[in-house]
Amino acid sequence: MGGGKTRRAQMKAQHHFQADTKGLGKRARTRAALLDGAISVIAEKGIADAKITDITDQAGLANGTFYNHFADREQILREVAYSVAEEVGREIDASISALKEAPARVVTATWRFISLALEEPEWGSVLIGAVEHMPAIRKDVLQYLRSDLEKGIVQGVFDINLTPFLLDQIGAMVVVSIRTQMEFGVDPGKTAETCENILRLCGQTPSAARRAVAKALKSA
Amino acid sequence: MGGGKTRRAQMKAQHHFQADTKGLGKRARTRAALLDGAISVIAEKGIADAKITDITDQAGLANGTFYNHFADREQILREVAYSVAEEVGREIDASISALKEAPARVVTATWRFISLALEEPEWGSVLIGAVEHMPAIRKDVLQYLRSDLEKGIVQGVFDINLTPFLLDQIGAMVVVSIRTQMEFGVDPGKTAETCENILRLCGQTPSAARRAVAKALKSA
DNA sequence: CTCATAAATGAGATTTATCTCAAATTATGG
DNA sequence: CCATAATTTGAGATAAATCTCATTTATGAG
Repeated sequence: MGGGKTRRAQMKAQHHFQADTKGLGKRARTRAALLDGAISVIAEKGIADAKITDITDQAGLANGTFYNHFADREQILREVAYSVAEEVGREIDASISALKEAPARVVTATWRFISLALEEPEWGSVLIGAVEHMPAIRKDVLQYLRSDLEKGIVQGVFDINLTPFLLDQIGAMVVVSIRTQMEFGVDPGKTAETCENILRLCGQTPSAARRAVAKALKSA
Repeated sequence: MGGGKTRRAQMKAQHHFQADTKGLGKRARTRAALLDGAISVIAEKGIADAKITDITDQAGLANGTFYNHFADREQILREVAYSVAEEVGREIDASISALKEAPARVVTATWRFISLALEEPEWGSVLIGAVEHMPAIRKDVLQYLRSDLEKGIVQGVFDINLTPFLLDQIGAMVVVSIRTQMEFGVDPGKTAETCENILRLCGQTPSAARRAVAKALKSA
């Protein structure tokens, strides 16, 4: 677990935006510092309690500087959330692109999503906050699931009524899983149980679900 | 829609506390008015946005009066939440006390819970707010489920690992169901789907889950 | 009816944010 | 190295909201 991959990920989380501004002008660098500050404040206090002064303090800037770069509190929170969601989406896509069977794709994607959120608490808080407070982002984040569930229907392994409602119910289970592990400690057993539960929701038997999760983990 | 049952329920919701203060003194009546005001403000704006001035306005009292009865904002929100949770618990107990089979009990209890929350939006908002912001109350509300899930294990119809984690995941699905229906309109199909999904989580096949829900509804 | 007690009142002290803006600072191109 | 533009700064205006408290009003026992 403690390989180079993890360390690289952590560094990215701590300077997610600043890392991409090596050659750019001052404006871009200050902006990136604010975005990074926002991530780390959200990680510490949650989206609802992230104050603008907290963000500028964290970035080592004056309060007024914030308003040179963002119209208001909402805007920076949205930008942070979208950016993290996109990054996570890319990482998940990469880790399932080779998989053909729907259950394996769903399990691997879910596992990766939960792991990313937990390995980098800064991302976890942002994702949870975004999914709870920003319906538009929730829809985006759940989009990755939709196509795989459809695949499962076509492959004849999922017996579901594929609606936004079902996606929301699955999303809520994933959020509970992340939040619980953030509060009480990381527990891969809970991540596995979450994956099994999703497959159960999709109509698979307990034993089929268990087998699918075990198999997906072995090939990862 | 305008049947006797609905109207009676609405009246109770609008004067949940004041109804029990016919003979009591002024102090008790003012207190009850504040609690009722709190319920209706929560219904309108959510627990997080329920301001003390909103509550006293709603109750037709002065701002300062609030502090003759409650130490702070937290206290009144807790009392309202506990009271509504207890009332709902009693109603659910009554509606499943005659049922012996675990799936029927789980489905009926869940159905009743969602229906109560939707028929009386004031209760729904309080319950959702409480379950989200008050872990202690969430535990209480989910307690009704625990014993029925245990029953299902004993009866050999549920294949689960009965932990607080599983209860939270089920609870999250119920919350999504209530919230979705509060936002987009009541839809019994969604309530039924929620019940089926809970049974699927418990290890039942899609068809068994569907049959159990249909059967529980017929006998209700 | 009278008086002592209980309760209600609402103005304002306090706190905590967001957001504005004139002045100071820093960067840039000629 | 200067002039100008871009950026940063932080004090304070503005805007809620909570909570306090001296005062007013209502209640009810004798």
